[in-house]
Amino acid sequence: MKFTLRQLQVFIATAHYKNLSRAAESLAMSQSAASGALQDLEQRYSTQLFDRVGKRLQLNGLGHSLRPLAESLMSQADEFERALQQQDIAGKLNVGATLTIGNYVVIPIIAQFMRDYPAIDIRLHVANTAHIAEQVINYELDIGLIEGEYNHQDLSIVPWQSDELVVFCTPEHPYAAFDVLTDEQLVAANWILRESGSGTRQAFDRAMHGLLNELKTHLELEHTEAIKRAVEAGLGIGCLSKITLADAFSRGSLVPLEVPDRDMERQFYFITHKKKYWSVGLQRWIECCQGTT
Amino acid sequence: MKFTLRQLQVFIATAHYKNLSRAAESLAMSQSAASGALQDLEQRYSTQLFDRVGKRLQLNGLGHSLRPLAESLMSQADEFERALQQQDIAGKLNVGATLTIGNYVVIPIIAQFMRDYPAIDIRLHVANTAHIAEQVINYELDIGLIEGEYNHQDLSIVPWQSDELVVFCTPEHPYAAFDVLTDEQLVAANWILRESGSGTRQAFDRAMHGLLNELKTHLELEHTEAIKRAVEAGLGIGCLSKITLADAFSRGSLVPLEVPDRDMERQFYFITHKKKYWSVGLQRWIECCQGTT
DNA sequence: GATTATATATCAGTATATCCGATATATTAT
DNA sequence: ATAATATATCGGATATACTGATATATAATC
Repeated sequence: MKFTLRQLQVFIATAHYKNLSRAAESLAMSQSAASGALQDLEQRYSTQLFDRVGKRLQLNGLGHSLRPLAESLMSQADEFERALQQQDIAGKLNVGATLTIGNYVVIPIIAQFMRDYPAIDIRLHVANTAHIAEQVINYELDIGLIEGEYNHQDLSIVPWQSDELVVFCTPEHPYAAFDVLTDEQLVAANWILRESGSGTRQAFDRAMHGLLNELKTHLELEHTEAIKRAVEAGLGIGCLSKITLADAFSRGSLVPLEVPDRDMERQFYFITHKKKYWSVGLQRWIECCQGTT
Repeated sequence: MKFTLRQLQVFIATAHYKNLSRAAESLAMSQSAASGALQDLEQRYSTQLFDRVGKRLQLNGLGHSLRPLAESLMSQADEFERALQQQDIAGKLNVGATLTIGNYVVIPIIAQFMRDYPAIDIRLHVANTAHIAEQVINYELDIGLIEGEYNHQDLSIVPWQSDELVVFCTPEHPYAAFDVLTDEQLVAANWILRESGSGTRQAFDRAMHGLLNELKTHLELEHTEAIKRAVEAGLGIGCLSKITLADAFSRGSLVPLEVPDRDMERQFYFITHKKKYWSVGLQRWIECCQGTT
């Protein structure tokens, strides 16, 4: 074994920051030490892991292929150290979730998880699907919980739970009197929707396939709560995940509308980096998610 | 990170040999260096990994729980190093197999595997099921291919392919004239069988459930070839895996006997250590096994 | 119970590795 | 051109890892 864990840390940090000085800082060591460690690693195996273009350190092909292994190795080393310190299951867990999942689905799961594993420091990052996927690919998040489809060669995508969109309006709205809505009525309505690019909107667009160009998008908002408020104010009809509407329906401030012609099903997914080591904490999180479903 | 890969190596080797001097020797270092490394690891985390009973180093509870992690870590470190050396898929693979599997099933798979991955140094160890399981648990084998059932908390057991036992005799034997054999005829026969404890015998005993005490075991032999020779010599009838008999049947020196009342099916299994890191080589081997099936 | 063989622990000395601070050098931005 | 920002390199201090010799403890043998 001609390399050290320290060299691995420097390699990982440098790959992450693409900046040796900041990598060194993050490891609480001098820039010169980091430079030395990296060169030592390369020289020992007479190879290169980074392309030095100007003053930038950019992972080259070999470096790129080694990164997943290195990350996995370090995760396990962390876990080994924690086990040595007899802290059992602990560590940090960075979870990413989209707005809808983060605000409605994940909160009770986090509550459960924190009760079961108080030693694990869990952190929730809410962002859109693309941003979460990017962070998972770059090892900045341990796991992402997303709504839309998103494919990438480095991602492992696992279906999690199914969800349903619901069209809704106020009890006073004329549509509230109908048992079901026809396509013509959908076209005639004033829609209040999530913005393009959001998972919810993506699913809505798919469900309304064929009608899309005729629909009147009266208002686009970036938050589900704002959409509910706007619909309650009588500005039009909306379409959101049923999980975000449960409260409003039971209070009676909003009512669901049946749209039998349209498939409103969609899927939530787990995404993880394919080559990431599944720490015990991560395993427990996934179990917890699946248990609460 | 307060530990080094070298310390991990010493820890693993010592756990393996239960003898510091031999561990040191296997790592090409002095006994004093090994002793120091181990103590350093323990002192850094103010804990113990071994019980020093007399001059024996015996893994204690914590050490025992840490071993799988350490082994996995080192396997990955090896793989990382190989990747650094750009040797792609390489390394050693220690495969264990029982006599029947080792002599008949595995040979063509090894041939295929060696063609596909010439860089991997594969080694086959033939032994009985219990011995193979033991070696897998102790990290001495990467994978075991066994016939019988064998359960252990540290083992992951995956069904692989099914096999069938066949009762057989010479064409001249009076039974060869019958279409099927009844239980009475089975009891009346002179049996030539593998020894008790072998996977083949275990499966035979299960198939003959209820008749076992009445059967006449004329001869017990430890090798399938010897059993075929004995049956060919007219000493009685035998029962072996059909895969070991294909040649003899096609040559006509032996003939199969139908025993419709008895379930002669059995299963071959993979066993691996549950917490072992699946190296790329090991993954390829399993793919190869499943592909050739 | 004494003796021998076998193991582990410890110590001193040495070689090696790691790190920091300072400095040289190269690149990008202004 | 100049300033700001990064990486590479060098010397020296410090820490670490190793060997060989030795002390100590245990198991085996007579």
